[in-house]
Amino acid sequence: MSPVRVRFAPSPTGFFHIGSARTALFNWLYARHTGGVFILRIEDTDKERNSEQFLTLIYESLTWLGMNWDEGPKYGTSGGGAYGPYRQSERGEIYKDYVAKLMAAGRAYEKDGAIWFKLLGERYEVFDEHRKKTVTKVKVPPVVIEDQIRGRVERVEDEDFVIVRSDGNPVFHLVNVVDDIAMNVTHIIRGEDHLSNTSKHVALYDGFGVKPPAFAHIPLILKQNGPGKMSKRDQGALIAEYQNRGYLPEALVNFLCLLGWNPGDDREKMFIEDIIRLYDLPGINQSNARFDDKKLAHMNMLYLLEQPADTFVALARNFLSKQTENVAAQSALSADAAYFREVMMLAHPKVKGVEELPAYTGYFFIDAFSTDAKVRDKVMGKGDPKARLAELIAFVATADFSSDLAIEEALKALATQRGLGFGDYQSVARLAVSGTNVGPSITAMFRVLGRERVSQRLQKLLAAV
RNA sequence: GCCCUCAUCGUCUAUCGGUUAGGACAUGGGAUUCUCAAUCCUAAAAGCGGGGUUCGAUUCCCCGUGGGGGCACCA
Repeated sequence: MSPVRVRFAPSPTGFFHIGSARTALFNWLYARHTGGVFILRIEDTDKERNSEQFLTLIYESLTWLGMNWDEGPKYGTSGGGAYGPYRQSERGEIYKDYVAKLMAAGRAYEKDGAIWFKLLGERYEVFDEHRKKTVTKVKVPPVVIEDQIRGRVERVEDEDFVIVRSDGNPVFHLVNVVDDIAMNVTHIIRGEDHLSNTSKHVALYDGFGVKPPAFAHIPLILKQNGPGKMSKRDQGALIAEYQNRGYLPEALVNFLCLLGWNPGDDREKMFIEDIIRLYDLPGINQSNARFDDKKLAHMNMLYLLEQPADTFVALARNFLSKQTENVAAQSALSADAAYFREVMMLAHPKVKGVEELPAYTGYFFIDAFSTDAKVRDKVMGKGDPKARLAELIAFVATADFSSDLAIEEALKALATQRGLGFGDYQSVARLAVSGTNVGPSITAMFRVLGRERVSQRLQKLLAAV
């Protein structure tokens, strides 16, 4: 049994998206599971639509997600290999050689300036109603595809097809097959959208006299809203977007694994080592999966929650540093490091993602924070907020701010003394210092903000009513 | 239109002929709590329809329906 060699073969014609990432992942997992080789091949034969920017994005995204490639273009520690070059734009001579082989074998011919692949069999003409033209068909037996996921699939490929365009550029089907042969690819794991193309590919393998590799067509990811498969234009489709939003790559990878694969039991959040160990082609589903951003967000929260404090602080700082338009975020970055850390520690167990941080912690870093009008009306319209504020101001002036517990006990004592509940002070104090009704515990907020700031904010609110 | 493919809660899925059809996200309720989350408990929620095969079908087969994909000198 020769070692497994799989490849991910994207085209740099657009932003790297969820669907591509999952295809890459399923290949990468299979290589890692079998101890095989993961190849990155760049299919950049479409000169019109390619761009270096999108190419770089492929490298960056794969690297960010932790999918290192053993062979392919050099990038960081990934790449290299003896089957290069790994960009199709640099493999022109190889394609010429293979086309020459086909010509020599009588399996290709020239027509209208293009080169066509020749199917073997009796020829006849028929009018194609759909395409509104007469086409030449060939009587051939069905092509049989033994798919690792779908089982046996038969398809009739009964028309010659172009393999080199009249402008001299080889088409996808040709280069794809040639490269897979030349690179010794053993398993082709790709989206189900290629299943219909596979009969062409098998015909080409036959033309080259090469036994086709194993095929595994994975289900597609459907867009969350509306019909059809997910494309790079859809909401939430771009990998770079999750990176910018501060998602954890491990969470995204874990989520992506579960879209079309599962370990066979109820486990969902799993270490990548366990996924690699349990992952296999027969475990992949046959039906398409709909993307669910809520579930992704939940997965991200699970991962975020277990990050060590230092890591969370670093993640927070990294995310905030990219929010150049956000005043609170910028102010947070220039704040005292110890203070910054304390604030982030309060936020860590409460947020689903670091992207919530600017809104969740803004008032810790700027005094001109906005106040939620609805919350203000509700809080200020209940009981006697003016009296509570005055009492809080007096309380803050002398209270022991050394610990959350000290503040809590003192505040509770004050409430008891006035015959009121903790909540009567909590809501109005929260409004004064944060402008909202959500956030960390009021005692922790007091302690971290400090006596001065708390006092100022309480007085400001009192003056405003 | 032709070809291929798929089909379990709203969504992701478990079940490899016999289960009270399980879990997760989302949703409702409750507990906890200084708010909000988190957490725990709980509720509601599914085998597309019709034929077979079988003692017995969600599971196997066929038809239909519905979804998805493909039918280029794009990849």
